[in-house]
Amino acid sequence: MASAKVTSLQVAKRAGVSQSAVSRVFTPGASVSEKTANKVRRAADALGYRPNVLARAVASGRSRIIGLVVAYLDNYFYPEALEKLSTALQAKGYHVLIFMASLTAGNIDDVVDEILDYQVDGIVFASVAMSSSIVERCQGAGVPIVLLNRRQDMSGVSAITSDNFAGGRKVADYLAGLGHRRIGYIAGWEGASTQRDREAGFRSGLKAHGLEMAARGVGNFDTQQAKQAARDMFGPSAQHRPTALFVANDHMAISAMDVLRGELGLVIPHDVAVVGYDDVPPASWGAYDLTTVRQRANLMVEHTVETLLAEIGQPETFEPRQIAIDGPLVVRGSTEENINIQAN
Amino acid sequence: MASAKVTSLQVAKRAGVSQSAVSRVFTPGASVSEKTANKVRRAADALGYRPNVLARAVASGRSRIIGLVVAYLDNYFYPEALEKLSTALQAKGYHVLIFMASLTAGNIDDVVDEILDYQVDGIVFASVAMSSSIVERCQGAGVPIVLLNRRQDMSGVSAITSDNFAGGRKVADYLAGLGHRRIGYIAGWEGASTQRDREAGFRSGLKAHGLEMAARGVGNFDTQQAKQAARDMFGPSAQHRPTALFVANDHMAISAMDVLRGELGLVIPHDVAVVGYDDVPPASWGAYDLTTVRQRANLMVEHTVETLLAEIGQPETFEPRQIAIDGPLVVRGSTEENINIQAN
DNA sequence: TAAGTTCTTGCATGCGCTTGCAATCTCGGT
DNA sequence: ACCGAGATTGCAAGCGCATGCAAGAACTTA
Repeated sequence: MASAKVTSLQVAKRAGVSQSAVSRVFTPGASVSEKTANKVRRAADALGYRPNVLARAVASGRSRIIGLVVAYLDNYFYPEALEKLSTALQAKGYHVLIFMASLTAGNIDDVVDEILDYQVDGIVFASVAMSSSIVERCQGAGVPIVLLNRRQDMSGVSAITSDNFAGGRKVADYLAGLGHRRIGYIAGWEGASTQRDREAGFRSGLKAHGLEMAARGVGNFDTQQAKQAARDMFGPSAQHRPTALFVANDHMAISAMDVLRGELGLVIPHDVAVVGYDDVPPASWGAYDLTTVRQRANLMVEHTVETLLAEIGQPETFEPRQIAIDGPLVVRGSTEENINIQAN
Repeated sequence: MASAKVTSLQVAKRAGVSQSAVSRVFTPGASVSEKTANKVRRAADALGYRPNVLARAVASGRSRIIGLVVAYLDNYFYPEALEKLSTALQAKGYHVLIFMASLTAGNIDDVVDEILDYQVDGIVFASVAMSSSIVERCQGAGVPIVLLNRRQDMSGVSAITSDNFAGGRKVADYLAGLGHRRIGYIAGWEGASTQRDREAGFRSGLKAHGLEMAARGVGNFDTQQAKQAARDMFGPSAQHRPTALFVANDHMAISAMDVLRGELGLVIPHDVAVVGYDDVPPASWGAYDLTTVRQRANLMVEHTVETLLAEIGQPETFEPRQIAIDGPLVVRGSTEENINIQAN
């Protein structure tokens, strides 16, 4: 069996070849004969040798590490995305170094510096407010970046999102189609493109049906604020309550439902229909059974990985991509009765 | 501003000192005079120099990377733990390299090899089935490991868990105290120490009240199986339904509640009281309002970090720690009416 | 079989940084 | 003004691996 720290030199000695031969055996695409490759592999197995990824990285300039910056994990879309991202990259021989941007009270810029210190081959920003200085810094260092679930009107930056505009529109179409005329909206944080696009699509859809937003609250993607917005919109002092409510993401929608039912005694969907966005797992749980627009995490992650690796592979010819992935409206019991008959 | 790849040598030249001086300036605790430190820092700032962590790692043998192996992220306890872990380590100058063990159809052993390739300074295994070969490998490589939320009867391995035995006991005490005599249990996966300890504590608590488990189902920490277990235990063909149900974790408890209310028309807590374990965020959501035993993720993570860093710092004198952190029973509406009056 | 190709292989150097060692400095005490 | 201890600094040798280059081996082709 192996013990600590076997180097390529030791393997080389045992196999009776040069150290570079060993290196080549472990470098895909390098020129080695079957014969020496076998000798080397045998020796390597016997000694329990494995190449030191870090040494390889400093020598070659490629670390096979991808930095992931994520602001928070409490929207369950992100753990899911993280899991898929990590798995997908693992399959390609890359690994994910995590950086939380949340509690770094300071700016994200510091986090980016830390990432760059690790000589990462690329960075995925999941739902992070970018600044042009960040982009510059990364481009200066020659490190490709991809935004996940965030769009940025910025030159040369790839961004993978769901098609939030189309999604918002679908919600409007759907609710209007059900006959609702007074439809309210609880917005997310204005700084997020997801919020802006969803609302824009929603408004556009309403307009197409000759409607306008009947009420608007702001939740900033925060459950407490979403609850307050729901109280304001549907509480005793509210006039002309909407008959339907679209909330900018599922987590806020769920909070709103708790208020509507638990505090205000409204019956969903009889008194008010509720639609969310994301299709996080709890949306399908029996007690919420929330109609929502699905974000196809799988697809989004696949495109993210593919885009990033494409740029890593061909930095010169790479053209930044802005991909918006369409997701279906998933109709459940929060908007129509007797929809979800089978146990799920 | 800076451009690509500034090395310590360039900084040295500009500052008029040797390269090693530059290195020392960026090495805490090294011997440098204020004067040269200033010169160097000035030059470094001017050039936008930052030490290359990877080169530093191969030269020094310490990477400041911690590997995290996690089996799945769909129990929301883990994203929370991950977030806190990453933040805590970031504060100590370490960073987290993630490895998903789930879809690696093969054994975890392969994942461990991959981790060790990165010369990590330590590994956290979150809820992963360990094998002695893994432990040997890591110890052979001199890499400290800590188990998070998993206990292993194994020599020399530190493990941080919540006090699952005490937690299970609390549930029994509490339900018995409410007057329940017929109490059912839906178990998690037997391979997990969390499941075994919770059940053992629960049984011990029941016994102390002269009770026995009235029914037992197996959910294996899977929501579908938990639902089926609930159907079997409370469905039409069940006899002598329990009046209270303890479920090995919150996610299964929530699924069970969906079955009890949605499919079987039972009223919680009137017809049956339900208790979970973990206190994941959804447990406190209005529609579930689940009584549960809190896992103090903060504390668990703090101890994990401290233990790991202690072993990294003092490998020789380090004594493995097995820490079980007590968590409170959080009483909510799934076991008592009118408990949760205030809006939360 | 000799010349011409294409493969293999070892050598040597370098990636950017750390660190033991010895030379040099700094300063207090006298 | 002089000596010695401790602080500072540069030198040089790595850390483990990748890779350009030129020499040698193996294989074609006529």
